[in-house]
Order: sequence, then C-alpha cells, then structure tokens
Amino acid sequence: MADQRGAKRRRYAPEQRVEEVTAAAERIIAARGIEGLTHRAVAEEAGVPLGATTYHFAGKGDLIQAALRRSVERYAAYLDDWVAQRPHLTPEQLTVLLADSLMGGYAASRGQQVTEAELYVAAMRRPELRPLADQYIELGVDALCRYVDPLTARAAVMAANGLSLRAVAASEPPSRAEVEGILRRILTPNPALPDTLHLPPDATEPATRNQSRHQRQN
Amino acid sequence: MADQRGAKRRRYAPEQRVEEVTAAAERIIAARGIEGLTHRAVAEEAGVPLGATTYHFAGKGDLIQAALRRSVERYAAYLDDWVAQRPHLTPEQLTVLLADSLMGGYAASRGQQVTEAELYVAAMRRPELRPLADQYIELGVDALCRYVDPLTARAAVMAANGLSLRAVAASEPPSRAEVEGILRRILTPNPALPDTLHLPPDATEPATRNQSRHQRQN
Amino acid sequence: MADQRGAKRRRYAPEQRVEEVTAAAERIIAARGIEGLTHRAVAEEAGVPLGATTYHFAGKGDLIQAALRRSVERYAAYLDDWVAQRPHLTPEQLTVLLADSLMGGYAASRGQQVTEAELYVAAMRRPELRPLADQYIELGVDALCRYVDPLTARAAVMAANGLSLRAVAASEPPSRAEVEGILRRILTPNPALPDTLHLPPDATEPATRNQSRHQRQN
Amino acid sequence: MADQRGAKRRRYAPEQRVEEVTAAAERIIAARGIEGLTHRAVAEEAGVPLGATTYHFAGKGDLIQAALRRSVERYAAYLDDWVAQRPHLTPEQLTVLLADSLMGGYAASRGQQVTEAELYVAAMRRPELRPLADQYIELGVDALCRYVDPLTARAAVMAANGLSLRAVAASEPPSRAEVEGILRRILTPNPALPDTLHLPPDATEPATRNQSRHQRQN
DNA sequence: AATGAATGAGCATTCATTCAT
DNA sequence: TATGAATGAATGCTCATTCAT
Repeated sequence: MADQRGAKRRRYAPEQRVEEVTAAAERIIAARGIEGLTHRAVAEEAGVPLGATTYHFAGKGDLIQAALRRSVERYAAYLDDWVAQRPHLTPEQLTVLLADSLMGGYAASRGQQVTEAELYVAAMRRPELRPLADQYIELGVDALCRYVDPLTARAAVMAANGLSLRAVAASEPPSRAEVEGILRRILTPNPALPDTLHLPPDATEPATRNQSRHQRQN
Repeated sequence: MADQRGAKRRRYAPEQRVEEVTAAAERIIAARGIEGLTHRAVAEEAGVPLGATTYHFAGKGDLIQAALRRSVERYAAYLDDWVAQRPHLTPEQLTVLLADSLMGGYAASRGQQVTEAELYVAAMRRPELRPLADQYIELGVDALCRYVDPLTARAAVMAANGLSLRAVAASEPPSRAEVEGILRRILTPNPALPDTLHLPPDATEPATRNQSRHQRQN
Repeated sequence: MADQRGAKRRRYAPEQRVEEVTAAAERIIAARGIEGLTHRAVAEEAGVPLGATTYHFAGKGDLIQAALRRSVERYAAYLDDWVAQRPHLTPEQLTVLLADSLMGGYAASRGQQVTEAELYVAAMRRPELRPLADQYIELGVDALCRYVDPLTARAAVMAANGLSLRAVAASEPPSRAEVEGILRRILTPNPALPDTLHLPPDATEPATRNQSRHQRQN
Repeated sequence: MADQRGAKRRRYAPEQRVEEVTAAAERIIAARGIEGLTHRAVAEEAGVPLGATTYHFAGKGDLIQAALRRSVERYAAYLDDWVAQRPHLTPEQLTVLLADSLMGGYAASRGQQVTEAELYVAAMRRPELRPLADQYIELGVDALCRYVDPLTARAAVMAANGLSLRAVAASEPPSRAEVEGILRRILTPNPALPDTLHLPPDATEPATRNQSRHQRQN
C-alpha cells in the first residue's frame, strides 16, 4: 500500500476527478444499466475512493444526469463529425450508410444504443432527464435534415429509434436487409406526397427550442 | 384460531391468487417502473399477504416476467379487437386512426406505453424477457400487415415505437399533427418503390417464429 | 457458528423480540445517550441481528419512542409501588425519603435520571416525544399530591427535576444535605401562604388531561 | 491569483474569525441542537470557509465547548445586568419578575433555554463540559442570593431549571399562573423554618469554587 | 399449502477529520 | 497561515429471500 502513495496522491485535479467518475458512471450504465449504477460500482470502475463519487455529485441523480449528458455530448460530436464528412448524400446513399451505422452499432457501439434506451426509460420517472432525451432526438433530426425534408427526417429518426431499441431488446437484432428496407421505405421521396407543409412550423419540439445543443441544464 | 382455518382457506383458488398478484405487479410497473417493483409493494397493491408474492413465483424475475407477459397478452387482445372492428382501411384512414390511437395513449393508456418501454430496457439485461419484446413488436407488425405490405408495416411499427418512447420520455409529447405527418409519410404507398419483395422472406423474426402468440415461456 | 443454530432459531416470539430490542435501546440511551443510539448498537446490545431492529420498528424515531415509553412505564410502576408502600407521610418524612430516593439515584439508578434528561432534550426536537415528557412530569406530581397540596407538589417536582439534572450534569452531584435542605424548604407547609387556591384549576397540564397514565400514543 | 493574496489575507483578525465561528456554533445549537451541529453547518452559518472551523478548533468537541462557554458568558452578563438594575426586591416582587423572565423566555429567548438544556445533557457524556454546567447553576444561585437566603436561592434555581426544561420539552409550556405560584411557594419566607444555617458551608459546589467565572478551561 | 417473521447484504448519504497546497 | 478537496467509516434504511410454523 505504501508504494501506491504516488498514485493515490494525485490529488487536486478536481475536474479530472469529476471526469473520471462521470466516464465510469457512463460505462456502468452501458454495462449494467441505471439499475446497476451504485456509488460503489462507479468508484470501483473509476478507481477512485467511494467518497469521491459522493463528494463531487450532490446525489445519485446528479451522477446519472452527468453520465447521460456526457453520452449526449459524445453523440452530438459523433453526428457532427459524421455529417461533416458526408456533405451530400442522395436518399439511397443515406439509406445505405444509415443502415450501416445502425448495424455497426449492434456490435461495435452497442453501449451507445443501450445508454440511449436507458435514458429514455429513466426520463419517464426523472423529469430532469427529459431535456437530455429531447436533445438525443433533436440531434438526430437535425443531422438528417441536412439530407432530407424535416418530416422525412423525423420519420426516419423515430424509426431508427425503434430499430435501435429492437436491436438491444429483441432476441435477435434486425437483419441488415430489414433495416435497409425500412429506411429506404421512409427515406425515398414519395411523389404521392407534397414536399412542403409537411409539418406546421410550431409542431417541432417547442420544449427545447430555446436551448442550444450543448447547453448545461441543471 | 384453529377453527378459523376453514374460513381462511380456500378463499381463493390458487390461480386467482396468481392472477391478482400478476395484475398488481403490472400496475406497479406502470406506476413506478421495474425499479419500483418490490415484493412488499406488489403484496400491498394486490391485497394479498407478502408470502403470496414469493410463494407463487420463484423470484422477482419471474414476477416481472409474468407481469410483462400479461401486458403483452392484453396488448394482443386489444390489437385483435382493434383489427376485427376495422376490417378494411385505406392508408390514409390507417394513418389517422393510428395517430389517434397513439395520441390517446399519451393521456389515457400511458401505462401501456410505459410498460412497453420498461419491457424493452429490462430485456436488455434479462434475456428471458426478449421473447416478450419480440412479441410486442411482432403483434404490431401482424396487425398492420392487414392493411399494408409487410415492409411498410415494419417501418410504421418501428416509427410508432419511437414515437411512443418519445411520448413518455420527452419534455413534451409529439403533437398530433407531427404524429399524423410521420405516419402518413410512412404509410402512404410510394410509387417510386416496388410493392413486392420488400423483404427477403427469411428476414422476419426467426427467433420467435416457432412460438405461438400466448405460449408460456418459463 | 453451526452450533449456535439452536439459539438462532428461537424465532417466532415476536413480542419477546420487540421487548428485547426495546430494552436494549433503553440501555443504550442510558449508557450512551440518544446520540449514541444506532441500529447496530442496539442489535449488538440485544444480541439480535441488525435486521431485527429495523424490522420491528418503522424507523429510528419509533425505536427511540418505544424505549423512552418503556422508561416512563417503569417509572410509573416504580412510583405506584413507592406510594403504595408509604400511604401516609408527613412533610418532613417525605423530605427525607425523597432526598434519599434522589440520592440513591445518583448511584444506583443513574440510568433513570440520564434517560429522563435525554427524553426532555429529545422532546425539544421531536414533538412526538412531548406526551412522554408530560407524563414524566405528571407522574411525579400525582405521586406527591398524595402527601401535599398540588402547588407544593408541582414546586417539589420541578425542583427535583432540576436536582436530578444537576446530579447527572454537574461536576459533582449535590450533597445529601443540600438536597434535603432544598426539599424541606419546599415541602414544609408555609403558614404565610394560604393552603387553597394555590393554582387556578385549569392551569394544570391541559395537554395531558385526557390521557390515562399508561395509554399508548402513536 | 497570486496578486490577490494581499486582499484575501488579513480580512479578519484570527480572534474575530474564532468569534464568528463560535457565535455561529451557538446559533446552530439553539436551532438544531448539538446533534445538528456539523462543521459544514457552522461554516455556512458563519460565512467562513469550512477549513476555518477545523483550523481554529482541535475538534468538534472544542467547538461545542466554545459555543457553550459563550452561552454561559452571555447568561452571566445578562444576570449581572438584571441584578444591577434591581438592587432591592421583596420576595413577592422577585416572584413576579422571575416568573416574567421565565415566561418571556418561553417565547422570546427560547434559544437560551434550549441551549442550557443541550448543555446539561451534553455534560453527561462530556466531562469537560461539566464546569460549564456548574457555572450555569451557580450563576443563578449567586444572583438570587442577592435577594433571598442561599437555600431558598438554590431551591428556586432548581425549580426554575425544572420549569425551563418543561417549557421547552412539554406539550405546552406551564402557564404564567403556575410558574408564579411555584416560585411564590418557594420564595416566600417560611416562618416555620429557621433562616440561618440552612446549608453547611462546605456543601456548595466545591468543584467550581476555585474557578473564576469567565476563566478559560481547555 | 400458505404465511409473514426474520435475516443480512447492500444501498445512498453524511461527516469529522486529514493534509496537500 | 489558511483552505477546501479528499477520504472512508459509519449511519438509517430497503429488500429479496429464506424458512419455521
């Protein structure tokens, strides 16, 4: 124990500590769910003393909120990057790439999808998490609006959420063919429908209108 | 005391007891989530002795499973009825009625949507619940397949799931106009896409294919 | 541990269990104060598992209340007995015996005096304990009213309370001579004062008037 | 940051800091009891950094002691003033004024009575507080000795302590009529008792005899 | 078969105290 | 000298589960 002093004494980097704990909480949520998030589990995962998890956060709720916000922020950064690298996409290209992204998630970033699902369910009981849920949805819509009309974007995001949920909750994830089929069905322009007036302008997320994307909400 | 035995016994057939407890567990999940489901809460809600909740169910997991299965079964009955009363619907009619059903849920049967969301998230950690999640999805698809092609049905169900989740998790539920718009965007036949071979026949839910709808799984 | 089974399995004597725990809580309060009363300390003192202290009492407050009520009840029984054995006493005899009783308490039943003091201070923050404090006072007054007029009785009880407090809180307990002197000063009839109308009849403890001595209050 | 040092330093003379903290601790004890006294609560109440409460006092016990000593000192000053303004009082006048003072306390300076009670109970477990308890008692006796013989003074102080305790701990404070009646019963000279040699001279508080009133004891 | 008393591991949280800065 | 970040033991309490009755 004496030889660990050097490691233990790495004190006085408060923001780093908070960051470590938040990241650990995020991993715990992805791995065991909010139900499995305990101060002890977070402390162990982060490699910090138990007290560190209660000292830096007022309560368990704050810890959950911080972890989920981190997740939203990473998702925002991921989408920004994704969109920036694909400035122009036809609906068919978008279909294929989106399906690929969703399918990739089934294996690689399952944690992201799990965390998103946990967020939605947690937000049902914890109103303070609802703005984060709003952001998760709005981020996806904003991204898709770069390629398709707003209504189609919303339809695609809702379906992508449903697919994501199914991917993590069902006995087997949907096949690539199904995902692609569903997304193509939604994203392909429909000549039978008018392009405009899809949505009344005030029908889109009034609750989060006055919040910038990464704004702290506490 | 001994002479009261006769009165105390046989008050309930065992199956009725199980039914009461299961129903109480379902209500608890809708009201407080799986997180809030405890043996004591269920016993109190059901008006049965504490022991009844542990005697008839092997553990908390079984109780959760039974409650969620009951929810699936009620959903199945609801859909059967809904479909039976509406033998023929145009896509536009389906759009309006489906939107109405979803919107009604935001107020009236919020419990159903909440329970469904709880099921999906619980199924992430409890593999034994996944067949129930499968069923929830498949029930919706089967119902919509009466009116539209299978791919469109799947697309609509995925979007409806996303909308449902948003309804219970977001700061504000989606407006009727938005819900209708999204569903119309998906359900309206798209002349630009072929009607047939939307999906390869083997891509649909292989995991639950050999399970009848109401089959017990334990 | 295996050989303790016999002892451990002495289950299903619920009232005895409650009694054991209550008695242990009383001893803890006398020995370490309410501040030192913890579920773990009580469990250890009673020789019962930790869960027994939280199972039989809704919360720490209830445990404290039960312990202090027990103390009041024992005090009531002690006074009943004391009075029954001394049907007639002159003021001088009462002075001597009361002083003896108080002095004896300084050594023998210090716990009683300590507990009484704990009760008074706890009642300042916990209104549910105030009826117990009322009873403690009223019991003493009722007992002394057998020998002297009500006002003298109240004066003597107030002074006895002060002496008792001093006995447990001061550097040194008051001497027997002082205690006797003070009590004699109060108990000896004062020819300069009228015997009657000492108190308006409604001025005496209206809060506890309608409570019998041992009544449960919860 | 370095250049702000000059501004930050010397904001307070150390003694003023100690004074602020002590005063805050006193207020906390009156408001929440010793049980509710924590370093953080005191620091917040005093408007000083948390470290100030641990830097200037060796431990929580010292902080409590300092706060209670402050209370004793204020009580001493109050009594000095009270006595100085009332050089001569008949027993009847003393009765009325003392009753008034006690009754006033039930509403106005309840904090004083609460603090005194906290002190007595704390002194049971913390021997270092006993001299303070001694002083509290002795101050009252000394004051009353200006007007009545020492034994009567002691009797009245003991009764006043009992009344004070009852005022803060019982369901209802004693009525003014009762307080006056009790004090009159005690303070009125009793022709049936000799005036002198009420107490042997060595029976009075030997433990604190050699301590001046305001002496530091640490 | 049915009950609920009993258990103890585990939980979130508080807090006096330490000590690097 | 003065601060407040950091620690971890300890607290009240919950609860799934066991099992004597």
